[in-house]
Amino acid sequence: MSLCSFEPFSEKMNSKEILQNHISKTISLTDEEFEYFFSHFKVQSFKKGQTVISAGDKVNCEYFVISGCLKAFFINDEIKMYILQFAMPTWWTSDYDALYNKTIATINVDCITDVEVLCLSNEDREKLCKEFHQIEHFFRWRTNKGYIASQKRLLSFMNNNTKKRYEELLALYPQLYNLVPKHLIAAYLGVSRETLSRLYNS
Amino acid sequence: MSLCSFEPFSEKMNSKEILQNHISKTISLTDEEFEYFFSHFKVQSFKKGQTVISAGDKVNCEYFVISGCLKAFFINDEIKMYILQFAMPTWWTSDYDALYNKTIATINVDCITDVEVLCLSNEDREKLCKEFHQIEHFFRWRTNKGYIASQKRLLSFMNNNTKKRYEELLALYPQLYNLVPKHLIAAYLGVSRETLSRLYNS
DNA sequence: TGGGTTACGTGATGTAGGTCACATTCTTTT
DNA sequence: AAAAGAATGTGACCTACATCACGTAACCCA
Repeated sequence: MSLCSFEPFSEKMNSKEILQNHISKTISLTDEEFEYFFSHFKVQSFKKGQTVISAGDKVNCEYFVISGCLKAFFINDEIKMYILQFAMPTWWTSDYDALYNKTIATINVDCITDVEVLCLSNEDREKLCKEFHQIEHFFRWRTNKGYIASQKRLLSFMNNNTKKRYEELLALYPQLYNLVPKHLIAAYLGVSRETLSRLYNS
Repeated sequence: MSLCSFEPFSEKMNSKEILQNHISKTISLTDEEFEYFFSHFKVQSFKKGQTVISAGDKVNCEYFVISGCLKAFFINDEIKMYILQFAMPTWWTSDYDALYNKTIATINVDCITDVEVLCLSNEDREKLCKEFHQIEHFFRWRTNKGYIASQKRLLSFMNNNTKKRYEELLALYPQLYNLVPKHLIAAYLGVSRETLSRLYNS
C-alpha cells in the first residue's frame, strides 16, 4: 500500500493524522477545531474489487483516501470503460456532479486494491463550510487544484498523442506502473489495451 | 452582442447589475456589501482581436464577461491552437493555473468580438474571500461548477466521436454557430478545420 | 493442484481524421 | 471599388488507432 502514498510516513500515521497533515497544508485549525472537523468523517474499509459508488445510485458522500487505490470511471453503452481518476492516498474522490447537484450517479467508483477511506457526507461538508470559514477556504482550494488539473489533462488530450500522454502519466505517477493493470492505464489514456501494449514494446 | 447572453435582459442592465444578478444566484449580499465587493472590479473594454492574456506574461486578474465573446486557448509548437473555453457574458475566464500558482501564463486569452469585462485581481479576490465568508462560498461554488463541467468535457472527449461532440457543443451553446468562425469551433473540438467542414456537409 | 478467470501480446484489416494543395467566397482595409 | 487577407470547401493521400481474432502467461481459489 505504501506504493500509493504521496505523503511521507503515512504508513506510520493513523487516518486522523493523515487527514490533519493533509489539511494543514492549506489551512490552520486548532486541535479542538480539527477534532470537531474529524468527528464528521466515517472510516470505511473495502476489499479489492468492491464497489464504492454505482452508476444509477444516489450519492451521499465524498471519500478521502487513507490507503490503497480506487478508480472513478464511466461505462459507455455497457461496454467501454473510461477512467476519470485514479484515487490514491490523500486524494478525494466521488461523483461530484451527482453529489453537488443531488442527481443519481453517472460514474462508478471501485477499488483497485484493498482500500481505507474517510467518508464525508454532502450535508456535513456544507455544514462544516458554513460553520468554519477556514474549512470553506480549504474546500475552495481543493476544488481549484482539481479544476486546474482537469484543464491540464484536457489540453494534454488534445495536444499530445497516446505515447506522450502515457509517458506524462508515468512521469507524474510512477507508482501506477506497478500498481494497476495495463488495461486500466489504457482506459485512463482513452485508448484500447492493444494500442497501449504495442506502444511500450517499441 | 445579445447573441452571447445567457441571462435575460442583460443588454438592458449595466455591468454592476449583471454582476449582482449573477452572484445573487449563489449567495445573498446586502446592497452595502455588494457595493464594497463591486468596488474591487475594474471595467475594461477590448476591441475584436485584442489580446487579454499572452502566454509568457504574468497574470494578475481574472475576468468576468459583461458582453462579447472571448477565447482561452493554447498554442502548440507555435502552430496549432486548442481552445479551452469560449467565454461568454456572465462567465469567468483567466489562466487559472498561472493566476493561482503565480507562474507565467501558458495559455492566451483574446477577443472574438468587441468585449466588455470586469477585472478582479488575484489579491483582491483573496482579500474579499477572507473578509466575507459568503464571498468565499461564492467562489467555491463557481469553481465547483467549472470542475464538474471540465470533467464532463473530458469524458465527452474520450467517449464521443467528433460529430457527437460537435452536436453536443451546438446543443449547449446554439449562439456559437453564428458568432464564431468554424475553424475556432474545430479548435475547440480538437480536430482540423477540414474535418469539421466535411462533417456538416453530410 | 488443477481449472477457470484475468491480463497481456500480436497479426490482419478497417476507418476516422490529419495533412497538403488548391479553389472559392466573404470580409476588411484603404 | 480594388486589393489583400480571412474563412471555408473539397480532392488525394497518409497515419494512428480501433476492432477482431487467437494465443500464451499469470493469478486466484475451491
